[in-house]
Amino acid sequence: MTSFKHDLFNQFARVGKALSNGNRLELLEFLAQAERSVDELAGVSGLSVANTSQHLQQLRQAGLVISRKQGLKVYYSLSGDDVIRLLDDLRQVAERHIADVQQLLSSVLLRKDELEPLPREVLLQRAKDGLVTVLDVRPPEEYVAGHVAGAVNVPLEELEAYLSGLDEGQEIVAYCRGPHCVLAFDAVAIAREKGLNARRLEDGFPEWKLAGYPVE
Amino acid sequence: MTSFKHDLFNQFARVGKALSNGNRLELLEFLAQAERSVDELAGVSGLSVANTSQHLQQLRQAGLVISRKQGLKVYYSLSGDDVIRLLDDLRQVAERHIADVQQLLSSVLLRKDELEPLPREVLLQRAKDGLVTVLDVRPPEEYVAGHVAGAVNVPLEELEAYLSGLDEGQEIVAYCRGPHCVLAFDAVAIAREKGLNARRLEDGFPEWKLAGYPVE
DNA sequence: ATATTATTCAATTGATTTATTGAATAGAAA
DNA sequence: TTTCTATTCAATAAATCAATTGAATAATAT
Repeated sequence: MTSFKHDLFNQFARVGKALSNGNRLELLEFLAQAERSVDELAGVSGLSVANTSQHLQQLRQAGLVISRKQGLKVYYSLSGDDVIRLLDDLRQVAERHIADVQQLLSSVLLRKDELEPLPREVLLQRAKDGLVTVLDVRPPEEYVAGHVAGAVNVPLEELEAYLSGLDEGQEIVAYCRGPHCVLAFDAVAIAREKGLNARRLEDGFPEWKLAGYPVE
Repeated sequence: MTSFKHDLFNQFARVGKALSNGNRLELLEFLAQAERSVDELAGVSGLSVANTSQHLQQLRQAGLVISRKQGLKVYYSLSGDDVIRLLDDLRQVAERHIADVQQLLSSVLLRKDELEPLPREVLLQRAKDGLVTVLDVRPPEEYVAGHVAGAVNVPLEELEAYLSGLDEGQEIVAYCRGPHCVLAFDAVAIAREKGLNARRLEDGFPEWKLAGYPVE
């Protein structure tokens, strides 16, 4: 009938199509942390450069990422914060309504961290009062591109050494790329083995930033 | 490397895949208005029953819809309000970052309604003061399943007759299924031709309900 | 029981997607 | 210029998807 409606839904479907592949979603998660070049993205995702480039172009055509050329390299980044929100809602829907996802999460993550994660607002308050050490356990490049205000960058390799220098009573909150990023789970596990009071932030840096909370 | 991350992203991609087809997005928009049976959905979407059924099953596997059987019929509905939010974000991203979408919208819709649409909060206030007549121009089945509190159901066919009974000074606000639903645009155009003070609500019933505003 | 109705299943066709490979481009350095 | 590097383009094979058709199922009515 009305071809306008038809055309419009097909346009919206382009965005859905861009989100229909796990590798592309992983690329988007990396881009939610920081702007990156094609070969960096190929490196962290484990895809070939040509393949990465093609996926990025699909993401660009769907309006999810933008690119700029600087010297030899082409740098990609998310086209806006609305993309972070979209990805977050996608995760939430999958998490709440797909049984396989619930099973996957509970078998891998909940086992590691039986404690409730810490809500953002609570962390904000406690950080204000100086009661808590906030650990960013992502790679340094991502930390440099932006992090929770006051957080210390301690990748997992350096965590044991770092923890040795802390008081026993010190409260620790760890975060990384997103709500299901395993690095933060692992960090909490390591800290608890040392007898420290450690918890995990409910989600990662992109969500923190999206909520308008203080960043550096 | 970590197959957990890989598996998880592939699960999330199932949701994206479900959103990667225009017909499925249209079905979701209908379901955001009201629960419907397979043949109703086939009727409004123009797809064959078998095809509709298959698309619905893909949506169900992706966790976007649920179904219940009553007598002969199987009724489908959205699996939660988070799906409305997801669809809204998808629309927003497409609208903001894809040039083709902007062109499509401005060539078809903005031409029809040069006035700014009315924000939800403003309508809520004016409706409280009894200053405005709110028109729901969707089909009666959708109106019956839920509508903005105080709205009158006037499908386009009955609009002219309805408007004749109104005072000239009466302010009118029309809405339908969503921010790009043409019914509301058409209703505003017809009312203005009659010399009435008519505007369009910024989006449709699902978004109104999602925002927690009063419904009936 | 038999017939009717709504929905789903199964099989088919043509179109689209993914990952791989090797070649082509475009900018920077030698 | 020539050489090198980062990225993109083009061509391919295997896998997946969309729509159609006709048959199968399950709940109701006759």
